[in-house]
Amino acid sequence: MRVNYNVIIIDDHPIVIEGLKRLLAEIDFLTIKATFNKGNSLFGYSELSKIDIVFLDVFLSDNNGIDLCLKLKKLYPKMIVLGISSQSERSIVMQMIKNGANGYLLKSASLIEFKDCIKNALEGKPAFCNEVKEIIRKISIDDLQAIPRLTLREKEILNLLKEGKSTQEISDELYLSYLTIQTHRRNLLNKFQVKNVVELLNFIKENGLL
Amino acid sequence: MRVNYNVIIIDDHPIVIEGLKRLLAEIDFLTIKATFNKGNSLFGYSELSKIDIVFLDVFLSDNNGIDLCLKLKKLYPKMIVLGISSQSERSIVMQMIKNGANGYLLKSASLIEFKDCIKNALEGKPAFCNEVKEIIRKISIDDLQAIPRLTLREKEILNLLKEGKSTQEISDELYLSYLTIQTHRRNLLNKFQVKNVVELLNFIKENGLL
DNA sequence: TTTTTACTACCTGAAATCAGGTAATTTTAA
DNA sequence: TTAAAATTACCTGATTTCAGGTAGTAAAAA
Repeated sequence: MRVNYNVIIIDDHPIVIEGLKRLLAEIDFLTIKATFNKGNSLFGYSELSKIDIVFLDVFLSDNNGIDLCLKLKKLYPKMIVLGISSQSERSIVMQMIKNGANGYLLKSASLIEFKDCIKNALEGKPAFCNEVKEIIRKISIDDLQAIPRLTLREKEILNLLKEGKSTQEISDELYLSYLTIQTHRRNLLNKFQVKNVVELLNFIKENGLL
Repeated sequence: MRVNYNVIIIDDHPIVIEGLKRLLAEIDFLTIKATFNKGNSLFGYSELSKIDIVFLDVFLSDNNGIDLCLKLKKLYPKMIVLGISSQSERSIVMQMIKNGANGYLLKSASLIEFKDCIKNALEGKPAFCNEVKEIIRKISIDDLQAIPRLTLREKEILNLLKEGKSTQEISDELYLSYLTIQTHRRNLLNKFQVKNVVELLNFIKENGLL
């Protein structure tokens, strides 16, 4: 086993970061190099290449943990990424696994589970808390199939649709043609195979996209 | 100021309890007497009468923090109860205040906000993090123009609209005329002065109706 | 008992969304 | 340097929603 592991934590709840710090302080060959409240601030971090383990909250205000996981794994395939969230949406867990996450922990997991998972992760084993293990067991192969990904513009438009904005309002706000927004709306509905905006927003929410 | 304050924490996320412990450890006249993962386990706790401050998660698996707050305040009116949650549902904040909570903190609040709130609470002042303060401000504005209430049928239809159902689907499901559902939809939009279903659902959600 | 409200239902017309197609330009990835 | 993906934009037409009105019946409140 290595002498020392460098850790970073990304979570938009400062109090959760504190909790993890306290927990990780008990393990003496771990060093917390940095913590982040926002996903995007990660890419301004120069020491990223030296990091061995990432605790990554899946629901972030600015960026979603699922995309972030994929990016990190592409940049540094050996990096251990552990997903964290308070809810246990099936598809989110599966997407994280698909994107290369080494483990997934729920905030409702006991401290013992947390410690076990961290131990497993360090040994290169998959690290899932009990409730997540149960979720994985129930999943069929189909679930790994294609949840479409959102483009930047689509995310932008979705955020406005979420507020109840109309096509006209969105086109005014983004300085784009009314017809362009229509196209984006249609693409979104097509992409997710839904018939209207409410269904679209429900799907987005359930799958933690955006 | 008193020499020592006894604290308990109730939260179903062990990692959050750890975080609070770490935070409170910095304040030397606070003693954490106990922590609980479930709301109900509180009533088997014999030292409850000696507790000065309670950190109370509002979303608990077995019992909701809103009712718990009321019970605690009835038993021990001088007890300082601080609500904690990760989401900021307007109506929940309002209900907590109504039930006597001395403050409300979001898990997304910064550590500085946490510390300030704890300090305020100890001095007997109200203790709200910034985001919650904003919510409270909006509530007092909205309270001026009374929030319309929903009829049974409207609630039924809203639940279907929430699922993304169309007028046709709703009329099929409720065995009512297409035109009747149209009328209900129109009444709902009129009632809440919104322009489309997404805005309607947002309003309903923000105000904890339904 | 009268009045109000809730619920049902229809008509009309305007506005917005949804659905299909095409297509040029820019950006990104292989 | 291609190829693919993303972004922008237009056209047409069907469908749905939104907005105004009216109106009968049943239930609840004054």
